[in-house]
Amino acid sequence: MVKRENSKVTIYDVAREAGVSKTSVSRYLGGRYDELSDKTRKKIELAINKMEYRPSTMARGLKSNKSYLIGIIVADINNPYTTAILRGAEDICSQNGYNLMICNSDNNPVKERGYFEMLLSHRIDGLIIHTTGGNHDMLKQMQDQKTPIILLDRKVPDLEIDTVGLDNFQATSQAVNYLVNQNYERIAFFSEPASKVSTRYERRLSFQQTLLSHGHPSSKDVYEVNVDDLNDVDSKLQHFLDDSEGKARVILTANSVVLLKLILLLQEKKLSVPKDLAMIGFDNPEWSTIVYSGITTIEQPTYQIGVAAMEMILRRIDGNESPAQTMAYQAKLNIRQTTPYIQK
Amino acid sequence: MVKRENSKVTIYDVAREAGVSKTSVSRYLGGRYDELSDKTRKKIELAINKMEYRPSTMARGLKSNKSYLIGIIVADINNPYTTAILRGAEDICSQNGYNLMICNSDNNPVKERGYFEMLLSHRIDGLIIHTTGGNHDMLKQMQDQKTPIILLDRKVPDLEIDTVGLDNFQATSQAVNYLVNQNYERIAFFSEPASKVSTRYERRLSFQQTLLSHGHPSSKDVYEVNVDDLNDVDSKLQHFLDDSEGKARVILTANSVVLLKLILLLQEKKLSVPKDLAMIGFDNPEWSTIVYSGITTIEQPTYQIGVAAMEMILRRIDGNESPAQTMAYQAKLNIRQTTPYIQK
DNA sequence: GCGAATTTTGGTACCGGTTCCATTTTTATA
DNA sequence: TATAAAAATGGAACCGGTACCAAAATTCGC
Repeated sequence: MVKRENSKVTIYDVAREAGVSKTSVSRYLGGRYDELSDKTRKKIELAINKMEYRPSTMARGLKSNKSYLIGIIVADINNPYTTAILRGAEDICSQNGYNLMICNSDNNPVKERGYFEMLLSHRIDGLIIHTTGGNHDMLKQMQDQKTPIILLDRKVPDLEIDTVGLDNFQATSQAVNYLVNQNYERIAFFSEPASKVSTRYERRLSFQQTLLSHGHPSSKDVYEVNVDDLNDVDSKLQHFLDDSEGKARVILTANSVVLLKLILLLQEKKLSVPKDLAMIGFDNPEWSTIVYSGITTIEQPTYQIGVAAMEMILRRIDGNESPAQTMAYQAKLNIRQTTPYIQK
Repeated sequence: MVKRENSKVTIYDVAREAGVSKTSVSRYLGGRYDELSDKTRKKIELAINKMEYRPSTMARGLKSNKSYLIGIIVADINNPYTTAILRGAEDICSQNGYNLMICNSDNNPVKERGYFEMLLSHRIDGLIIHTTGGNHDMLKQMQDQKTPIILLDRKVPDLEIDTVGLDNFQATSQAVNYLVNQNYERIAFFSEPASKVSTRYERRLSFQQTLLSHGHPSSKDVYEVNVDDLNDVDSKLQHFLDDSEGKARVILTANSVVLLKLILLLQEKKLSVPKDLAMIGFDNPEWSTIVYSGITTIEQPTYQIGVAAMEMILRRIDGNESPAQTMAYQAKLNIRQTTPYIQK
């Protein structure tokens, strides 16, 4: 471990160069120009530019008890949903002088816990989290420390926390109503296991309720699949295919990851969409426009959700103490080629 | 701006609770147990657990001049290439007690510059950058401050910096050789504007050189398109289509973004792939397996590249001062359905 | 031109850790 | 048991900023 020479300029160096005290430099940095004579201000400005000085966020944060860091833990950075959210969040974040620490839990509560610890150590000013649902105690701990938290997409029980996400009931029932009107006789819902993920649970529940309200027979056609095990997905898919043989049928997927796996399997089985089976999916990945000449999707305003989450946490950091609120965005149904109208 | 009560536990609180000095607690935190009696160690351990104490990375870094932060500036977080790299980098990063600050420049030098400033302020211990090529001076400045830098994928001229990426010459010539052997008469290369991006330039150059070495007539079939302007892409595509009418032809795209746009246009034009036109593309997005029953791709070991970049920067942070080196990974050609053999 | 009010400036403590060094306590040796 | 060596411990300075308060310099009114 070689000792690395430290060539970084400090506030003291600048003060010396400008021939003033470091208090004055600090005033300059804080933009408190009314406490500075023009002459002093110019001298400092010159010194800073000459020395390419940049104040250390660490040192600054120590005294002021702020890190200017906002943490975001996402469940799956490979998911286009996630990256769209990140863009929205980041734009607002840097516009306001904060910086984003992005963490990817991979839907793994153990990894998530590690990031919690880490972000706590960094004394982040706020946390946005797309939670696995497995670290309830950590959320509580962070809340006890008065660090604002925003839940993204997935709710947690028992804690009063702001939530930003999709209106899953509206989104799902809109889609199901559409499918019923298109005269599908069998409508299946394929999702990853709901376990502790509220979104999946809400979508499934709404799926069943909407079908029941129509007196439709499919409210039992619900499948939970493990997307990391293609055999599992295959057997569930085959079950539905056998069970609905000869009927006008459609699969609704709870996210684009499930959609992708199902399409992969359908192609292996040489089944054609929408002839043998219709498809519709939550999320609107870029490829949904080019597969099967366009897949019908339920699109979330992802960028806007990221923006809203960040705006909300900034308000909290700024001292807003109103009761926890929930923002539910409306989905947009993109009707494309994979859900044609069925003649009775 | 409401004053937020600070309920965070400090080293002093722990020391008081344990009835020892904060020096001893610091020894405990640093794992220097041989300087501590068993009794003291136990008392501290107890106090830390009881109070849920977490040392502040900021405070720690101030004295030790380390932030335990590694910055990574990526050009496009929506690109699957990017997220795969991020996963590799992150895994190694957190295994080594460092944390990653992910920044998305959106291929915009102005945004990139802002992130440079920010990361410099945070006193990051190292930087991995997929650069737009527009902030040469900032790279220089960071280098002057002895902050290790690794270039990802894209090189910059005149600076001695470690580089990790694909062997673009091997990758491109492998693909071109394959296409020539498949008997394509016209082979077009579609890329975003090379400008300051070395990767694009190298792929184009290698494309032309390989064709010339075969005496193939297509070395002029090079198109630069602006992917944010679909009309531009359309006109270039149409030009190639008209120009190669009736010939066995194929398009090689320099990345998956270009590939996606072209497919979109081909579907609008009702052209079928590979019958009317064959396709092959750099990168291997998840959807490449399901479009046209599988698109032939040139796959990079993305995860491995992310791992290698992070490992290299950790070595640099650790004091390795050997001359700047370049790591070029081999690509893998995934032969699928969109590049059939052409009978002469 | 002088005292008071105002503006400008700098000294110093502090934030939460680490590190150096001196002091105290324990252990080993004679 | 006394003494030296080793182990354990704590006090204080320091890292690079900010903030409070007192001192110095300037401006103002008469």
